[in-house]
Amino acid sequence: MERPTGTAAVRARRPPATLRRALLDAAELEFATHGFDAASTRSIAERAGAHQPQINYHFSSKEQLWRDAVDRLFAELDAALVVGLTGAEGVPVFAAVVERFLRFSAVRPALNRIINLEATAPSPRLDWLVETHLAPRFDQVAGGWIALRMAGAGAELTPEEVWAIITSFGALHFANAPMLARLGDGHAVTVDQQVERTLRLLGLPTRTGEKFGHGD
Amino acid sequence: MERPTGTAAVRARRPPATLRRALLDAAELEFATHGFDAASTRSIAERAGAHQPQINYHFSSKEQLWRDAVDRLFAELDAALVVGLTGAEGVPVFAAVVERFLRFSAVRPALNRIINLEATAPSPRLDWLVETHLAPRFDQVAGGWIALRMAGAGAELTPEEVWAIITSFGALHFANAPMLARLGDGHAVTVDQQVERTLRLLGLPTRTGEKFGHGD
DNA sequence: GTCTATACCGAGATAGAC
DNA sequence: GTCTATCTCGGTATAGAC
Repeated sequence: MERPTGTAAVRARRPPATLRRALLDAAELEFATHGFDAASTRSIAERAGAHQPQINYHFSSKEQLWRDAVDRLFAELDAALVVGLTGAEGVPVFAAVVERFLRFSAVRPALNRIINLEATAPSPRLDWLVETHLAPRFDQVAGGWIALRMAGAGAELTPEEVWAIITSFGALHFANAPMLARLGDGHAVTVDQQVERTLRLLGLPTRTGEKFGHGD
Repeated sequence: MERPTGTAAVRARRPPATLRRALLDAAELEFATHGFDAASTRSIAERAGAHQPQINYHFSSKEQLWRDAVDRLFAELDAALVVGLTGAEGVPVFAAVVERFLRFSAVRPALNRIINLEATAPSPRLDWLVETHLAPRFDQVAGGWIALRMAGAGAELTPEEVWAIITSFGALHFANAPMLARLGDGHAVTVDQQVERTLRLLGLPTRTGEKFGHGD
């Protein structure tokens, strides 16, 4: 059989769940580089090897596609953060979570790009983003930091300052890579360096008694 | 004369230079909240009390309008930075420049918003922005910081880290105000607090022997 | 310089054959 | 489920009267 015959064989080229994933991949990239309004469903579909109306078939609307892409990003972030940390607490865990977040941000810059592209203008999307994803995570970080401070660790920073250092200073470095690359070679640092910088600003130990290391 | 008569009088309602300024004001706001592509010249003209084709008359294109708005923002930033600092040098001057930049960013959040909305995607606009405005200013900051460090002042930070702290940590706070407001009241800090935070991260004295204070 | 009218294009969503 | 064709809307830019 040189090639399968009939329409069923053609359809079988791509299992049903795969197009949905390919569309989410493409949407993540387009939304992260151009923002919601400037991204076009035509480009997204084309990038996924599909036609534009298929987006409205697999997702109800452009807005829904955006939300599904964001949901998937945060789900994968959570998966990356939680591995092997169940039950553990204290300074090394906090530092490990920060490090993992930065490593995830380096590999998937779309996360922080999408957040930042929505951050300047009030919109239903921003409301949803903060309520659904950002606020709960800030509460977790704040709680962890307060506990850590009560144990005498960390620099003299408020939870809001810690949040700003992790997200704006730490992770935004990867989101803004296109701009920083044009600013000069000095801005191109490794992920390890960026982790070290961020933990240093937080007053947390870097690589001392690292129990929750990464895979490199 | 209760009111002037004739079309000349109607035209005189608005001196020629004023519409240009109104269009730049509106453009600054729209570009800063929605980004270049998502902003519409119709909304900009409407906000300025004009009609859409007048933009193409006073500026050659949407792109030129954007560049003129950005140029004006940086010109006004420079004016705000330079007052009373001619010839002076050293730590207090560096700290004063940082403080003035943050105060300007609080009053004109459009500056950092526009920069950040362009930072994620390669584009001719990003190239122009970095070459024309960002790179020269980074060089100035880097030079000032190196001199400051050689004099034994400041925290142990590279020029790139200093740039990131000032722009991403310090100024982005005001650019991302819509998001932070939704994240909780704790993120709403005064400009003075934000100045203090940023200078503290840089290891610079805050308000000690302040020779180049602001008007408050 | 400013207006109305419009050309031209690309957007998201939908209809209906297959 | 996927395709083509198309609807409707909004975008920037331009033409030409005043």
